[in-house]
Amino acid sequence: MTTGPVTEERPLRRDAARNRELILRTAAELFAEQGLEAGYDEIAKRAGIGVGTVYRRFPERSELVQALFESRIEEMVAIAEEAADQPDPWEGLTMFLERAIERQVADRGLKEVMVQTIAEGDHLTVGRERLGPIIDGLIERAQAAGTLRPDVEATDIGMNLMLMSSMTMPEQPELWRRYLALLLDGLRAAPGQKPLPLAAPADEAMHALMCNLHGRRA
Amino acid sequence: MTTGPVTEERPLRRDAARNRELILRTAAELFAEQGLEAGYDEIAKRAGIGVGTVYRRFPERSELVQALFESRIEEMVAIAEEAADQPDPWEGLTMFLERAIERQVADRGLKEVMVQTIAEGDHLTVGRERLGPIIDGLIERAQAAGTLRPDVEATDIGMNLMLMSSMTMPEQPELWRRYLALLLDGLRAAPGQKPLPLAAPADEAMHALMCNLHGRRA
Amino acid sequence: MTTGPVTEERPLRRDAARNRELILRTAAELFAEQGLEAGYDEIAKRAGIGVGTVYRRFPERSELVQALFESRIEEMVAIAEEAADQPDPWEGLTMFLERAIERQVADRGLKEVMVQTIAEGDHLTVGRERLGPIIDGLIERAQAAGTLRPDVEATDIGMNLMLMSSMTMPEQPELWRRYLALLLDGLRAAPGQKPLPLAAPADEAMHALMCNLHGRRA
Amino acid sequence: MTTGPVTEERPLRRDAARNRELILRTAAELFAEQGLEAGYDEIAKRAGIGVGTVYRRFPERSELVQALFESRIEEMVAIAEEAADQPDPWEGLTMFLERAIERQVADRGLKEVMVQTIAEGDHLTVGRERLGPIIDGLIERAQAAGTLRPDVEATDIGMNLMLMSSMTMPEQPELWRRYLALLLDGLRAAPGQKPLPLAAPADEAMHALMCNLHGRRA
DNA sequence: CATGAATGAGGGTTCATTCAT
DNA sequence: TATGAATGAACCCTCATTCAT
Repeated sequence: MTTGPVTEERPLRRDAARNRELILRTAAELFAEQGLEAGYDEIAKRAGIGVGTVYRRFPERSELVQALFESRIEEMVAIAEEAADQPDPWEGLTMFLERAIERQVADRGLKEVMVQTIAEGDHLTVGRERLGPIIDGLIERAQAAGTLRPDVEATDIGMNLMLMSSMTMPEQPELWRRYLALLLDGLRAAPGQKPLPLAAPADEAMHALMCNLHGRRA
Repeated sequence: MTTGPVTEERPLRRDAARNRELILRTAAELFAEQGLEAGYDEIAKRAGIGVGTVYRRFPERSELVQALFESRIEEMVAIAEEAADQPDPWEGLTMFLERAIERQVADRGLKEVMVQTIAEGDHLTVGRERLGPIIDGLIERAQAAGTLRPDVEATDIGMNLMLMSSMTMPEQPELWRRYLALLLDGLRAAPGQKPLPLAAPADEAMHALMCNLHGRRA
Repeated sequence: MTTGPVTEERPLRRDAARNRELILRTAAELFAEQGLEAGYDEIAKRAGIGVGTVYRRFPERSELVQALFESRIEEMVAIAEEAADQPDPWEGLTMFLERAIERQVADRGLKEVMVQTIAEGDHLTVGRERLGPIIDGLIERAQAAGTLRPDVEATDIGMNLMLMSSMTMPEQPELWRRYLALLLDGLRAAPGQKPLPLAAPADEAMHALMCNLHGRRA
Repeated sequence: MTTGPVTEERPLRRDAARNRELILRTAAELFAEQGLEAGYDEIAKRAGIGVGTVYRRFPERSELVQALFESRIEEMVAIAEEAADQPDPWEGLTMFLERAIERQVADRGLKEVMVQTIAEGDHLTVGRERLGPIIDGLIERAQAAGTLRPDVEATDIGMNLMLMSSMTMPEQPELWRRYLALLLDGLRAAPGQKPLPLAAPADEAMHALMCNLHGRRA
């Protein structure tokens, strides 16, 4: 698996490409442990290369993040697509949440990347543009089948996905499954259910929340 | 009102005590705005005293946090007690969650303080010891009435309380109400419900999670 | 000799003041050898203190430069005043140039400081405002006496002062005296002299030249 | 015109030679604008070749400088020769200074190249050996005619040439003419003139001075 | 031989914590 | 005891030079 489509002119030299991959792998590892704020110096040290190399390849941190994101988002998209292929709509929604949370729980970096993806309006729309419609499909199908509450929207799923991904800890790494079960029971359509209060947040409105969620400053 | 029982031998000198209160008030204010990571330097500056004084009084940040907690937990306890006085058990549980979330949403510091409180196993039992039993009571009453799922425990409520408190943003500050509604529907006992998977986390197990939740480093 | 008037509110604490002086002395020494671009790290190392201390005291390099300048400019002003007190006008002008060059030759930092002083329009006008009039006086007196060419202006003196200050080298540290003699013969009024071509540069026009002179980039 | 005699064994391969010329042309251009400190990286980029190539061809910056000098010194020599052909000795000296300064003022690189040329005692004798005698001739002729001070030597002319070449700025690019006029009046023999103090610097002694002049570090 | 990627020392700056006054 | 100055590790980033391709 090469890491995302290279949109540049000509392919990198062999050694540069090797280092690029090395940096990505190392950063992914580090980000998984420490989040996206890991320093370039540490990435370089762990990769066994010079800092300059990291800066040369990814002058802006966001480029590194995006490069990682591009390879990871594909996985998420694939998961969503597989979920959409499930014969049973509820099963599909459930499977998507489970698998997506599994990934995010295993990788703190990924979780933050997804947050940014949703958050930053500019160039990371890929996530929204590709993932969004699939999730919409999952929702509509389940609502049409009468198993999902009719007033749930894609952003509701996104927000709860993020939340659930935070429900983990070394001692009980799977704890989130307990709360996902609770959430799913809440999401399931039931007779006599009152509609949810307030409107679902707009895509755009999730930025601040996601930032808040991880205590970002500026 | 002095802020909590001083466990030291002899009482502080008058001016020291004054400074202690001043620091607490200032830190509370700052933490409400910026979270618990606000620098001692800024606390000191805003309080109009030297940094050294803050360090002398609270050599460990956790002590400051704890001291703040001690004054704030009272409010939470009061809320819980009022909730326990509600004639309807479900109403009581609902009210507790609503009011508690309202407080935490309004005060980023408080939310993180609660997180730490639950998190740090050692000396912050105050919260658990006083709040825990009341929440237990709320739960038991609602379970006895058959409105709350039978396998929900106090820590589940705590964890979800924390989560919900994160569901806010400047644009839709009350958004959490939408997700609280979802959660409550999930918490409500229903015929044919499957029991929740996995065990509820132990009090002690919540530390790492809460740390994770806000992306703390060390 | 305290280092210039402290324009701040209250005096520095004793230890801070000691360090301030230490930094100034060290920086002066270093600047004398290496010019104004010596790094804060090196100043700190040589002074035997932490870098942070240097940054605390002089967050902007220009403040450090100015602080050094303030104590040195006094010396230059004093030199000019003493020169102005000489009974013989030509003697006065000569003495000023000699002494000023002596100082600048001995201290590469001072030379660059003078350059900046002349160059930067903003807060280092002290030099121009205090030194300029005295030099004007020296010139006018010598022109009135008929010994100095009538079309020489203060900026001409400044520019040549700078030039002469560059005429030094370890092997013949006093070489500048040879070229000052040449310059003085050129400056002396003589019968049948043609007026100097072009206008003397304006104070403001000297900036770029001074920058050029020491190869500054931006 | 190949650029100077290649002291190596066998001639460069055709493409290597082409690159060599390309580098020289590019460096000359860049040095004219920015001085001799322009980075190899920028030379390479502007020339459209790799940095490595520049380093291979000119492992030492001084070699590049020397190579450039070799092509430029011819022009200076030509100027000097033309000056020596002037019927009037004083006119000749004047013309040499004017033309030489004009060149150096127009090309920051050339000025610094000349500085280094004079400065580096070892292998850049070309300049001295060819230019030196011509200047000696200019001087002797003018001294014989009684128009030039008898104690001026070639190095004095060189030093002042350098100085004058620094007297320029975007706003008044020709300002040096004002100071050259001053210098010439100083150089002119006059009755009752005192001899210049100190000895003229030896060729070898000019190194440090020239370095100083442009604030070089190592 | 040409390339440009890799290197890593070096300079700049901040800030949590300690310590002299 | 209160102060805020001092500390220095840690991070950021650049760029002159080397070296693998």
